This record gives sequence, C-alpha cells and structure tokens, in this order.
Amino acid sequence: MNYKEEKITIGDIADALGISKTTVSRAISGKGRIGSETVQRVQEYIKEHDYRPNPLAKGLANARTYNLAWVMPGDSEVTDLPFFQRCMIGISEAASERDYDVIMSLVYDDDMASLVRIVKNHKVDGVILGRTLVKDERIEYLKSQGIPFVAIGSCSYDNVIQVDNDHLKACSEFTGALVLKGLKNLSLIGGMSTHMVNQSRKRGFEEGLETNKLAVEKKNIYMDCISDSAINRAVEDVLKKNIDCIVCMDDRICSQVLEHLRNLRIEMPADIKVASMYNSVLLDNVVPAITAINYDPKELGYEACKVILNKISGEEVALKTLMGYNILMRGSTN
Amino acid sequence: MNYKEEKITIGDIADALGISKTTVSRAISGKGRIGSETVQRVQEYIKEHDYRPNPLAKGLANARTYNLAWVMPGDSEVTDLPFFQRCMIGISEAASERDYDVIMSLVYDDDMASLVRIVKNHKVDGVILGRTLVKDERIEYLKSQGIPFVAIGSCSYDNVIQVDNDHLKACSEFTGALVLKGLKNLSLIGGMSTHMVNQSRKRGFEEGLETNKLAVEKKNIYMDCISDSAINRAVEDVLKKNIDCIVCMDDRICSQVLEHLRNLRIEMPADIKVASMYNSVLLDNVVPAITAINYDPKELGYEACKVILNKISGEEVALKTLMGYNILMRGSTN
DNA sequence: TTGAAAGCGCTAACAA
DNA sequence: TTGTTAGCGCTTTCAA
Repeated sequence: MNYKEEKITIGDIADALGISKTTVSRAISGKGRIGSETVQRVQEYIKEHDYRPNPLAKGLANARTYNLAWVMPGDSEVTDLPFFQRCMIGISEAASERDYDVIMSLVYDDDMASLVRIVKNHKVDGVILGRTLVKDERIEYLKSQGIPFVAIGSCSYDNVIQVDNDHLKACSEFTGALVLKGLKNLSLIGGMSTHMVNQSRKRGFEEGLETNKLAVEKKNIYMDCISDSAINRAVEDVLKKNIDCIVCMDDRICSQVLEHLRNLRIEMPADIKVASMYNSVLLDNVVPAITAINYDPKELGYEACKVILNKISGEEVALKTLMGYNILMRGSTN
Repeated sequence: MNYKEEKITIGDIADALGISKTTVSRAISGKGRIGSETVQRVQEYIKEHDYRPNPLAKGLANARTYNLAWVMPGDSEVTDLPFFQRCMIGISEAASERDYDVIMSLVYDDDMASLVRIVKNHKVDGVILGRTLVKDERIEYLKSQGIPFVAIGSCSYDNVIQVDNDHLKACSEFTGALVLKGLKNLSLIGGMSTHMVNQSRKRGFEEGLETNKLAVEKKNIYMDCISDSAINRAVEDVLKKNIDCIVCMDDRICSQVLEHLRNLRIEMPADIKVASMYNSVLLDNVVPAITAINYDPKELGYEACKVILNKISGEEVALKTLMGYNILMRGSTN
C-alpha cells in the first residue's frame, strides 16, 4: 500500500508467479480451463498487490469501453433536476456493480453535438436517455447508429428498449381512488402534450374515470399549461365550475396551483381539494400534505442501467419494463 | 454516410492511400515532418469517410483515457443542484473542445468508493472536485494518488489547484456597497462554517465593515444556521435589534429569511432590508428584486476544466484562479 | 491445464 | 519526408 504505487500489469503477475500471461488472464476472467490452485495463487497475488486491470487495454481487446452515456437535457428546468439527480444515483450504482462508468452528455433542444461526439468517437458501449419526446431526434440518431440504448420514460418508436414508471396504471388507479373518495367532479391540469409521459397520465386519468362509469369531460382537462400564467388561468377557470378536486399532472404544476390558490385566498382542502400525479421534494413542505403518486426515480435509473448492461452483454432483454409506484392518500383530499 | 458504417482504422486509410500507418498518424496529429500534400490527401480521406480515431487505442499508446472525473456530492441539497448543473455545462463545454469526456462520480459524505474505483481503475486522466470541505478526504486521497485534480471552490490544503469565485473580494466590496448606501447596522446570517466558501464570505463581510471603519459586532453574525428553524431563530433575534439590513450568506438562506419575514408580516424593504451574497434562480421571482452578488457557475466549471486539461498536458498552471463577479444593487435594499 | 503468438488501433523511436 | 518496428496491456485462437 505505497502512496502512488507503480502500475502493475498482467505480465508482472505472470513473471512473479512463473506462469504465462494467458494463464493469469484466465485466472482473472474465469474463462477456459484452469487449475484451481493456479487460480488461488493468482487471486492472492492480485489481492495483495491491489492489481486492477487496465480498462483501456481490456477494452481495446474486447471492443468495449466500459462506459455508458447518460443523456440529460442541458436546459432542464430547475424543478426537474431532483428527478435527474436521483436517476443518476441509481444509474451510477448499477453501473459500478458491473465496473462500468457513466459519461454525461448534456443535450440541448436541437443540438445533439455532444451525444454525436461521444457515440462517433466510440467512447461508450451504450446510452441511457433521460427523457424522451414524442418525436425524438436522439432516438432516431441512436437507432441509425445501431448502438444499444435505453430510454427512461416511454416513447412511440418501435423497438426501443424502455424503462418507465407505470404512469398509465398508476394514474388510472389514482383517479379511481379519488372517485371512490367521493370526488366525482375532477379537473386535470397538465403540461406539454408532446411529452409521452403527459399523454400517458392523461389517458390514465380518463381510464380511471371510465372504469368508474364517469364521463370524461374534455372541458375539464387543461393541457399544455406551460407557463405559470397558463396554470393560473386554468385554476381560475376551474373555480368557476363545480369541481371537487384539481388533479395536477406533475409536481411543478401542483406547486403553482397551490400558490395561486393561496394568492386567491381559496382554502385547500376546505374549498377545493388538490392532488398530484407526481410527488416530489417540491411538495414536501405543503400543509396539509398532498395526495400524490409516489415513484422512485432512483429505482428507475437503476433498472434502466441494468437493462442496458444486460443488452450490451448480449442477453435478451424486455422491450418494456414498468416500475411500481405507491399512492399516498393524504390531507389535501380530505 | 451509411447507416451503421463499419469502423475504419488508420490502417485502412494507409492502404487506401498507399502510404504507411505512421504517415497517416502523423498527418492527423501534425507531429513530425510531413509533406503538406500528404497531409492534404489524408485529411480529405478522413473528411470523406468521417474517420474518428479510436480513443482506446490512442489512450493505450499514450497512457491517456481522454476522460475526466467530475465529482459532486450525491446527497446535495435540491437548492444546490442548479449550481452543479451550470458547472457541469461549463465543464462539458471545455472538455469537448479538447475531445475529452466527463465521467460522473457521486460521492457521499463518508463514502468515496465511487471516486476510488474510477481512479484505481485508471478511468480518468484528471479529476474536478465540485465542492470542497475544510477537511476533505477526497483531496487527501487524490493527493496520495498523485493524479492531477482541480477543486472548484477553495480549500486549505497546500499545493492544490483551485478555481473559485473571488468570494472574499466580492463580499467585502458588497458589504462596503451596502454601508455606502447608508446601511450601517448589518447582520450576517450564514451556513456551515466548515465550508471554505462560508469562511471566505464571513471574512469578506468583516473586511467590508473594517474598510469602512465600522466595528465588527460578533453578536450580529449568525453562523451555522443549517436548518430552516435555525434561520428563523436568527431572523427573530435580528428583529429585536437595531439592524438595517440582513445579509444572507447564500440563496437558500435568503429565501428562507424572506419566507419567515413574510410569515411574520414584516415588510421588506420598508421594515428591514435584505441582501444575498449569492444570487440564484431561487431568488428570481422575489419582489422587489434582491440585492445580490452574481457569479456564473458555468464560467467556473469551464475555467476549472481548462485548467486541469492544461495541467494534464504538462503545462504550468496557476495554483489559484479567481473568477469575476458583479454586484446587483436592487430593490430589496432601497 | 498451460503457453506462444497474434492481434485490438494507435504512437513513437529509429532507420532509411 | 516516409516507413519499419516494437510496444501500450489485455484477450484469444491454436498447439502442446
């Protein structure tokens, strides 16, 4: 355990033990027939000298980089960062279990230069896409390059490996649960309809109503509320109607809805109930606590990473993996 | 421009052009003497076939990985994420200009496993540290390994390359500016004193007062206000005194101070002024706008990355680089 | 069960 | 100015 220990190679081990490099290599990888005694000796030597194979050399021989790319929008909203951060944590964890590392690629709306560079330069064995659009250039590019990739979230492209929260089921069940609580007049306030996730949530909402024999009132569904003012307008519109509960499509929308209600001096939950299809730290400090669907982005990242690593190793993988959720019924709908 | 083009190597180019691999290599790197005509031909061929050198092979030959590690706390506060994100953007930009990529390493308080793995496995040529502590295990580890690294932010260790905002100067000037505005009774509310940055800000505050011939009242300086309730207590204490202006050490503290003032129905700036030593998106929507010091984390990241890349290339680099700032005098101190 | 040798794609002495 | 050759550290046929 010297400071700055000089780098030891497979050849050094071979010399020290009086065997060949081939044998050492096999003892390490476990491939091919080897005497178990030899394996022992090699393993011991490795432990003792803290030997680590050089991933470049290994990679060169195997056509592998032992790196993955993690693509996230460089211009993501502040409110999206916690999601990506927790994804990352899961990804890092899964990657390191297989001695892989994760290269960041920040992609802006139209400019994929960073992703293209990484892929063209053969810097990674696979790619994890952080968020997908209904029409997504990056997916088209990656497909054209034939490099393994997985999308976190759903997309409409054929034959794309996806790992997603089960939004449809969750939102349907969530909506149903609200209805069963006696909230029959629901209004949905949602974000960009170009996001797959928002499309699923909307469908889930509708299915939840239908399952409970309630009509879907298009006029009570407000999509594409991008700006705060759009959300505010939707809230004001809702208040003119006979609505029991505002269902917010995500945490950001929910927190804006809450703020606007506060400004309007509307009491929640006395005057109107509020629920969110996505729980997050943004809603942590609200009183009373917000009824919401809870997912774990870390699990999402972890699973996505495992899937793509399996794919890279040549295993068959499911085209779509859906992650669980739990529904938190809390004070905001009482 | 085929789909999935098969990988072309330096050898293919050599064959196609009837020259040797060495010549091709030289034509690409520009090292050694070469006929300019040859360079031309090679360059053309490369353009046409969109050839990219294999970084693994290049790395193996040069003992380089063409990767940097970017270390950030895995458990960072939500409010810190925008800072790290903007740093990242700058880092990515600088890295890609030199055909480098950035590997993420999320480090938790006590567990450096991820960093150690990356370094031991020789996955990177250098490391960028996202935030430093007064006593920082990671710095000690990296020093012991002799791997080039740069710290964003300052630290007390000898011989560590640092890139930081000029907090001391900024805060001193900032404090001075407040005093010149007639706010002579200042109170400082600050975070953990184990953070270097907080130590600098505190010193800057004190120097700003001293420069203006004002005494430093220890009792008006509240350090280590970690929790919201600690901040609230500090605010309440301040209100009992004859204080003109609360100087908040960072954006998070400031936004909590503002919230508490609101809850207490204290008017800002009528009853008391507020200023922040760190501007951020957290303060964007406050009315009136908050007087604050503005830095650009992206520049910080960009510079840090350039410095470490220079160091890796064997250049002499400054041990300490200080980045500029600007002071925004706004409504909150009028 | 083990080893010799070639090869992954690139660089860099050394020669020519 | 260009080419030959060896080598970076590892894997993998093919032989022994």
